Amino acid sequence: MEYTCVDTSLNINLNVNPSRPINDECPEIKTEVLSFSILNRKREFEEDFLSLESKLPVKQEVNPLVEELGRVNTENKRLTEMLNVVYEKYNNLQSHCLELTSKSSNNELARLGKRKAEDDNRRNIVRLNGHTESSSCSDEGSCKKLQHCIKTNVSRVYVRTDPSDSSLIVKDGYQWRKYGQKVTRDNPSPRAYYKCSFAPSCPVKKKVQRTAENPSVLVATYEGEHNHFQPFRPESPLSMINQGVNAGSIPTSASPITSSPMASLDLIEPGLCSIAKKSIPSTEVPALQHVLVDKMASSLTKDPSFARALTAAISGRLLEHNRMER
DNA sequence: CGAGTTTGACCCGCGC
DNA sequence: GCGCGGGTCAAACTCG
Repeated sequence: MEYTCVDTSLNINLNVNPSRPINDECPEIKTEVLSFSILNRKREFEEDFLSLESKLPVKQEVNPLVEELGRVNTENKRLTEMLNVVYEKYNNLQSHCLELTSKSSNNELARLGKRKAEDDNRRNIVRLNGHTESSSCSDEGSCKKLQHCIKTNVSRVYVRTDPSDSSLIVKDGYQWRKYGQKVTRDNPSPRAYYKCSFAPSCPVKKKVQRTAENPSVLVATYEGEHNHFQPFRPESPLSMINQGVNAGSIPTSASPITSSPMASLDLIEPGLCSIAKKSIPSTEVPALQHVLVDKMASSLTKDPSFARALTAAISGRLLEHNRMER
């Protein structure tokens, strides 16, 4: 999941022309950023500022404003640095998490290959969706499994739940119909089988099972791509991510494994199909972005320091803009 | 009464 | 060919 395109800087470039993208490098995010209600706030500030300006003598107001601007700029820098630090830490955490899930998926592949004796120990480079991933694909079974994953567009999502909650429900924004449940050999907890029931022709299926190692973690395996839009917007990433990749129909205590309220980790197993990132049914990726952006927006708008910094940036720009016009 | 869930039976692919 | 195990079907059941 690419978060790098989200500009964490608070040096907001307020365009007088709202149609101009805020972040040209990230077109899919820019519309969301606009929806942050920044534009609404900008308009409010413009109106407030202009009415204020017309009432007060300009000279009287300039000095304190300049001082305030300086102070706010300093704070702006400080906040930007803080954000950078937080963002860096988040990236480290995310890569660490991906490393761990990758290890566990390798173990699983090893288990899958158990049945078939190894003819040789050649190592292959598996190229998946443009990613080159060195994997010990020493047995054909594992390789076939991987290839199958690619063909059928399989992805996995891990969701933390209350261990006492016996339901196998993962909220992901889609509507599912359960059509079977089975206890499998390698796991004492039952596996539930779901079909997407939102569109009759939708081929997507999912399997949900608790992990043998940690019963509080649900593994949702998705197969296929939705041929319709996402019917419900999840309350948080992963319900899909939970609280819209992948629930649909019923409320649950299940919640995605996330490390912070603002940042949802990509818990799609990267090893099984490095594909992970790319094989999530494509309709779900934008959904994820929506959710992330909404979360970020609500967190930011509730943050008084962000509001202050935003005020400062906007008033600074407006001052500059008005000066230029004169 | 309709939609969704449960659960035993059945199907099918794979390994031996 | 046989047995095992995962996946699917469909009738019975539950719930709103």
